[in-house]
Amino acid sequence: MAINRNSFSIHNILNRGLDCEKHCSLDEEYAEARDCSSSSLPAGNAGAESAQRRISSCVLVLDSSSSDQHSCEEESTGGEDNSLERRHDHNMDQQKAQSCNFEENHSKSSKKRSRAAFSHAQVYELERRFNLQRYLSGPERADLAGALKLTETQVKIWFQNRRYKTKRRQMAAELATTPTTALAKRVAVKVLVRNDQRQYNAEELPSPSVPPLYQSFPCYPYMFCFQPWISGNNLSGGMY
DNA sequence: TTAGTCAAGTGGAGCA
DNA sequence: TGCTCCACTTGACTAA
Repeated sequence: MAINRNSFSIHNILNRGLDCEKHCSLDEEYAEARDCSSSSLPAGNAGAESAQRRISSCVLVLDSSSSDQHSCEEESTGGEDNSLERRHDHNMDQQKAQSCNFEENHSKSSKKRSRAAFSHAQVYELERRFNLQRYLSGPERADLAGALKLTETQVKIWFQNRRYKTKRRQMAAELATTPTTALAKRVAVKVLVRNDQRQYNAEELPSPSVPPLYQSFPCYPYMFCFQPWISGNNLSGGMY
């Protein structure tokens, strides 16, 4: 199967007369990333990985006269099914729908919440920018939003979500590399019985302070069901 | 059907 | 008071 290597143009996708400088360079970078999909984004960056996956698997064929025209082509590795194409169709439809009237769409009280799927080029540029700087100033955000035909809010939320995603993955990675023994806490416990002799009278023992429910089960909310303070079963003895 | 992803929603905190 | 941040959660969507 012949592989269409037409260079991709965000200018064409967005179909707007935008700042040519930015977009020309973006075109080149995007095409470059598409061709050598392994080096432009950092490893371990899942969002970048997914963006890269999309970039590497999809070649957009657009021309300014008919922005609807597009197709996805197989990479040399092959095996691309129609799902990406379908997704891209969806993306393009949403792109058209949301172009420049995001606020308007939002103000309408639609019951179904819409989730805009950003285009490959938009994600690529957002990722590229994120790799340069994790926080954007107001003017920088406005610039980027304008260049990508997104709203400032969308760019802001994207960076917010991206930072949180990075943090989550970082924490998960640390957790995976940390031995479980290192996670165990040492807790000081009063010795109640030593050599078969009680160390405290019943009166000396302070009544156990009962922490708030939420704090009692920060990790296992389903344990609320047990209600040991009511049932008086073995579980209650074990709890306090 | 289910698990994973992702844009957007929510709510509290900090700051000018 | 309004803005932005973080730390989630929600709901739409997709792939396995």
